[in-house]
Amino acid sequence: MTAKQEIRLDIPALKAACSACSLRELCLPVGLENEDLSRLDTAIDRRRQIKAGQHVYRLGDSFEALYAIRSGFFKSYELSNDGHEQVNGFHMTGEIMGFEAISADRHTCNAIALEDCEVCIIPFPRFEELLRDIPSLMHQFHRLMSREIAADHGMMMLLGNMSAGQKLAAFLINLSDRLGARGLSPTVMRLSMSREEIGNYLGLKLETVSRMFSKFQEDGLVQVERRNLTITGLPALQRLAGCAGTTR
Amino acid sequence: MTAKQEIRLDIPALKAACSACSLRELCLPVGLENEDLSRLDTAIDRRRQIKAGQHVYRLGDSFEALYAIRSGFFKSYELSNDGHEQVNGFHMTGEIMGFEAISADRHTCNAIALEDCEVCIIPFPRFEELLRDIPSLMHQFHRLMSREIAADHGMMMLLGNMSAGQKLAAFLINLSDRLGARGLSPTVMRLSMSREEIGNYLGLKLETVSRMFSKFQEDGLVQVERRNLTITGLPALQRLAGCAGTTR
DNA sequence: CGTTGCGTTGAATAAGGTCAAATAGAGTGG
DNA sequence: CCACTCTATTTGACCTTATTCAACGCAACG
Repeated sequence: MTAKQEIRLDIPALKAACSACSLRELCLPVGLENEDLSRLDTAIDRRRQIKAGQHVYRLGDSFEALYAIRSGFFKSYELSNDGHEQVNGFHMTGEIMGFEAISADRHTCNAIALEDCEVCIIPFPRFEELLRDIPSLMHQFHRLMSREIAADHGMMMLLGNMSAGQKLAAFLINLSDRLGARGLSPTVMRLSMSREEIGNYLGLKLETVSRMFSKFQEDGLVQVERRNLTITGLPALQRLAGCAGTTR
Repeated sequence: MTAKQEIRLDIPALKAACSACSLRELCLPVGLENEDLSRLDTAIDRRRQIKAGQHVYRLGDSFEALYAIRSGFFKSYELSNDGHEQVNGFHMTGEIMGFEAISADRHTCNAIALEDCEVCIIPFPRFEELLRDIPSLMHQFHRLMSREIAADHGMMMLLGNMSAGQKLAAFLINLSDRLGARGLSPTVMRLSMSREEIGNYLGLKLETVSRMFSKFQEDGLVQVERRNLTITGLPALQRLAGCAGTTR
C-alpha cells in the first residue's frame, strides 16, 4: 500500500525485445524474419511503465515517438476549445498510439492510462529509417495506420446512424472481439472506463449508458454489476449492433 | 451537350507529371527535389477521367492503388449491413483517397464522383518501393495518412458532441477552409452534394439540414439558394462551430 | 406541360438529454 | 471495526431536440 514498495532498478535487461514479445502477432513485427526482428529491437530501445491516471502524451507535446502497448488499457481524448472532453478511443495491448501526431509533428490529443500499463517507445525518425530497410515492416506499418482509418470510419457510422442501444451493443461487441483476439475471454470482462467515458465515446450521456446497461440486463443480453461485465447474449447483441464488426 | 463531342485520344502525353502539377504543394510531392519528383512521375503513370456518378472504386474491390484527385469532387461512403448508406467524407482536389484499403488489401468503402473528375492513379506496391528510396516522400505520405486520422477524430468529436447547428456550421467552415487553401473563394461556392448527403455525413436528416440552412440565412450567416452558397457571416459561423478548424 | 427529383416547411412524435434524488461501494480516519 | 465521506452509478420525471410524416414549391427535362 505504501509508496516505495521496491527499489526501481530499471535494469537495461528490461529491453523491449520484440523478438521475445508475446505480441509479435498483433503488433508491428507481424511476419518479420528473425534478422529483421532483431533490427527492430535496436529501434525500440526503451519501455516505460505508466501508472493508472498518468499521461503518455498530452495535446501539444512535440511528436517524438509512437507507443506500442505491451500491457494495460488507455483512453485517448481531446478537449474541444470550449473545454469539453471528447474520447477518441480506447486502446489495449498490442495496439499502437500516436499516429494522429505525425501530421502536425505535435500530439493533437491526450493519452491517459486507465490502469497500470507498460508501453514500448518507438522513436519515430529512427523507425522511419528502419522502414526503408525492411519493406515488410513498412507495409505492416501502413496496414496499421490504414486499420485505424477504417476503424474511425466505422466509428463515424456508429456515431452518425445508430440508436443508443445499437451504439452500446456495437461498443461491447467491439470490446469482446478485441479481447478475444488477445486470447482473453470475450464474454467476461472488467471495464476500465466509467459510464461517463463510455458515453462520451459513443456520443451519449452517462445516464443513457446506464439505462441501456440496465435494459440489456433485463433483456438477458448482459450481466453487469458496476464495472464487471458478462455478455450472456452475444448473438443477440451482435444482431443489435448490426454485426458491424470492425475488430480494429 | 451531345455525347462524343471530341474523340478521346488518351494521349500518352496525358501523363500525370507530378513535376508539372499545380497541386505539388498540396499533394504527395510537398518539398521534393527535382530528381525525386521525376522518380515519382515514373511511379504515377496514369490518370483517369471519371464522370459524375461513376465510381473510382467500390467496397470489396481489391486494393491496387491510391488515387490523388487532380480535379473534381468525390464522396466516399459505406453501406451498413442493413443497407443504410453512411457518407465517410467528401474529397477535393489535391487529396488522396484509398488509405482505408491498405489494411485489408480490399476497399472497405465506395468512392463516387459528384462531378466530372480526374484522378492520378498511384499503384501502391510500386509506390511503397519508391518510398524506400525517397525518405522525404515517405514522411510526407505518413503525414497525409496521419492527417486523415486526425481529421476523422475531429469528425468524431463533431458527431458525438455537437448540435445540428454546430455540425452544419463546422461543415461549412471546413469546406470554406479547404477551398481557401486551394486558392478558391472561401465564401462563394457551389455545393456538389445534396442535402441528404450532407445530413448523412453529419449524422442529421435532410430536413434538419434544410431547416438549419434556412435558419442560418435568417440569421444572416449565409445566403443559400439551392446548391449555391455564399457565406456572409464567417466569424459568427466560426464561433458557432467552435472554431474547430481541422483543415483536413 | 406533365413528370421527376430535390428542397422547403409545418405538425406530431419519439429519443435522448437534463435535472434531481437515492443508492452503493471504496477508501479514510478515528 | 465503525462512522463518515466521496464518487460512481442507478433511476425517475420532465423537457429539448431532432426525427418522422406529410404536403407543397420549384427547377430541369423530356
